[in-house]
Amino acid sequence: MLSIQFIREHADVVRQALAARRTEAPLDEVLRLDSERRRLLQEVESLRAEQNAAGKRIGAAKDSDERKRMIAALKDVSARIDDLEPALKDIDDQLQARLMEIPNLPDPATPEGADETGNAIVRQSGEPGALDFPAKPHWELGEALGIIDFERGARLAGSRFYVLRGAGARLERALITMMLDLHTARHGYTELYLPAVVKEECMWASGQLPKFADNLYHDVEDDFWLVPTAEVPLTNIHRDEILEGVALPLSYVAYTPCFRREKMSAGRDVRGIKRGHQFDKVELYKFTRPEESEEALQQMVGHAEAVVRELGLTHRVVQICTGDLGFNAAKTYDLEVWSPATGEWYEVSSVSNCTDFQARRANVRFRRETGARPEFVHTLNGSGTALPRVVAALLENYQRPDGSVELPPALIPYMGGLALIEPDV
RNA sequence: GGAGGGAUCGCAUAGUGGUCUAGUGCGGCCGCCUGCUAAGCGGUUACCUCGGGAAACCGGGGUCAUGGGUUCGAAUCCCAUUCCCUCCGCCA
Repeated sequence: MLSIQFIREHADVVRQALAARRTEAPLDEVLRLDSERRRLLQEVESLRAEQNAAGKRIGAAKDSDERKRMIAALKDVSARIDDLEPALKDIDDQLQARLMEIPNLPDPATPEGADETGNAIVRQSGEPGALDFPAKPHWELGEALGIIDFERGARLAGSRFYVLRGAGARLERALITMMLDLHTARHGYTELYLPAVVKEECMWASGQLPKFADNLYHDVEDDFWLVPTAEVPLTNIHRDEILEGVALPLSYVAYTPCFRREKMSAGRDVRGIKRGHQFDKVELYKFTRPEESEEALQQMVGHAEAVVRELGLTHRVVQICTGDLGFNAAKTYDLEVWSPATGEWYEVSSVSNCTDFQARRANVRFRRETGARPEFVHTLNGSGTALPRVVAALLENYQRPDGSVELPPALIPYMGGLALIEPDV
């Protein structure tokens, strides 16, 4: 969420930034509610000051007649407070609700654009090309090899679910372990094991609610919300804390399953494992000082790239434009890998600097030094990486004419020495 | 699932309706003293918000897990919720 003080003092800047996002935000209503709130607040607070001062005199008074007279006189003040308070609370609730609907402001370096066609290719490694023979898509390869079973996935949980079997299941596990090892050993992240369900307030703090309620699975009975990404629990892990400046930056990596209803994407990417209701992801997350977040963002993109480089996949980094930016982000880079079978770039990671937007919602602050005023940290998140599209890209890029699939050297130790996936007879 | 106990200023505790502007100890910070120590002495010690001010700061309001209620007035009384602990039951 944005600071109300900032909106109040820089309404034009905010208006312009939100226009760049192609977002309708209730800015005028926020400004109106804010001034109304402050007017009411001052009235209520001066009444309370009166009440407090008189209450103190009553406490000190001994004579009971005098006392009774003072109490009677104060009832009028109390009544007026009782009258105004509900109105103040109502205005305040409305203001908070509107503020929670306003997205983050784009970083000035974010390119201007209306939609994904405005995104900018930052760099590319390898050339997107075809194989020497007709390439099969991963869903055909996976089924033929007996490592991806869509039919039984649907039997268990419906469409957009699948079962991994044998080397396929092992590949999933190998990738998770390889990524966690890479980020902990080489990039300095601390590994966390997290709950895959969270309370509603976590969804608000990380910016999933109220905008993306449609995309979330929610258990009504216990009010559990299934995480659509580990970003949610990670954002909340230091909620309401004041961190020590010397402890920053904090770098976390966590593997979790992710659950998404994909209501908005009905009919899109229905074949294969590109878009499922449940998928695995290794998530990178940082809490930094404000002045360090840009550098951290660049590093994190590099950390995600290291994964696909290890796997030998042709990839590119794309900077997201203002119109395509996510709700929480000020600046985002996507990492995409090439699929020779479908002629598409698969998005396997999205790395964002959320500046103080989530920190304000989750109330995560830090002190530069003892005695200093707390300031909001900056938060950054990035996939490092999402699994299914990496699996798809591996199968499609390393397939051989006979339908078997080679494994890149970096994965072989994690596959128990297996270097080639062949049909399981 | 059942029974009970608890949540107070970094930590530990005191506080059962008005002098609580929440006390004390420890820790932290600042200073002083001492040519002996992890010694002694004094001071200080949170956060949010509104208003004023260029600022240092000043004034108001709020926060004793959270949200309601009773009352002129709530850390204190009542209700609900959350979390923690103990015991019983069940169980990977």
